[in-house]
Amino acid sequence: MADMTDKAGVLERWISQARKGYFEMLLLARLQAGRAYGYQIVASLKQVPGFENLAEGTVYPVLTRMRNDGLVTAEWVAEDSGAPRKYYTTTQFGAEVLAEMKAIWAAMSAALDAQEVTS
Amino acid sequence: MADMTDKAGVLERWISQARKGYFEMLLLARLQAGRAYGYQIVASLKQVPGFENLAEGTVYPVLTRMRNDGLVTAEWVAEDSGAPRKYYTTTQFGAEVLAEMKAIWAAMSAALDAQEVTS
DNA sequence: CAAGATATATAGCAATGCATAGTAGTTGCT
DNA sequence: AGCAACTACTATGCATTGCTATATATCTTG
Repeated sequence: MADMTDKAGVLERWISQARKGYFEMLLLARLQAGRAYGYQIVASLKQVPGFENLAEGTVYPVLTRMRNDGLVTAEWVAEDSGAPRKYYTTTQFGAEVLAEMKAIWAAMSAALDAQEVTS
Repeated sequence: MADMTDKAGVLERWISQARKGYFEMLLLARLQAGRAYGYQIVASLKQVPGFENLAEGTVYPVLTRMRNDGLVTAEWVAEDSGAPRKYYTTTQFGAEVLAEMKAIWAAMSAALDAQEVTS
């Protein structure tokens, strides 16, 4: 429960909300930069500020949903050494959706700045 | 139910998620630009792209929560004409929190762009 | 006075996502 | 053989949001 001046508490709750939506876009952007497998994605995105504690249980359901939506495809790849890995790749459709997401995100940022001036 | 290539459907669901968190920040930014009352805020934010259908039932609960968190204060003001209005103003604490929200938002945007390069 | 615009507020609902935690299998090292 | 690290995935529960609908009251206008 957030105290009246518990900045960390207020921000923490806000971040957990702000992450929604953003995370899917971030994940899509990560795959757009090059195919990757689940475990690698988790390790990679853990380095993004605010995602230090990213769990696999968060990533896999999103990957499944994105595959159902046709944003990405998955493909098993047998490696020279180690267990086979499931690589995810963005589809053409996924690339288009990502572009629109980014445009909307940019519009949101612009609307935010616009408030400052509009007295 | 989103079809495999139903771009509008996919984006719509994404936007409804991306709005979370963003809306609170937008509202705080609006009040930071100058005090306002609920009905006015609704009319004002309806002009922001993506919020054309913003409802009062969405705004008032958020204002109440923000007041409970100490981000804003509310004050009844008797008008020369018309019913009295309840004006909301950001507190010092609210201004600090808004600044941090914006910083986090900017960091998120930066992390998004960073993905493109990191192959 | 009646109708409509203005203004604030709450209750209930549907949808969603995230985190925790656990399952299961493989590979490599000692 | 045994253990740690790697890899993929699922289930459940919690918390939250935003919308719809509703209630209430005042003011303005015809």
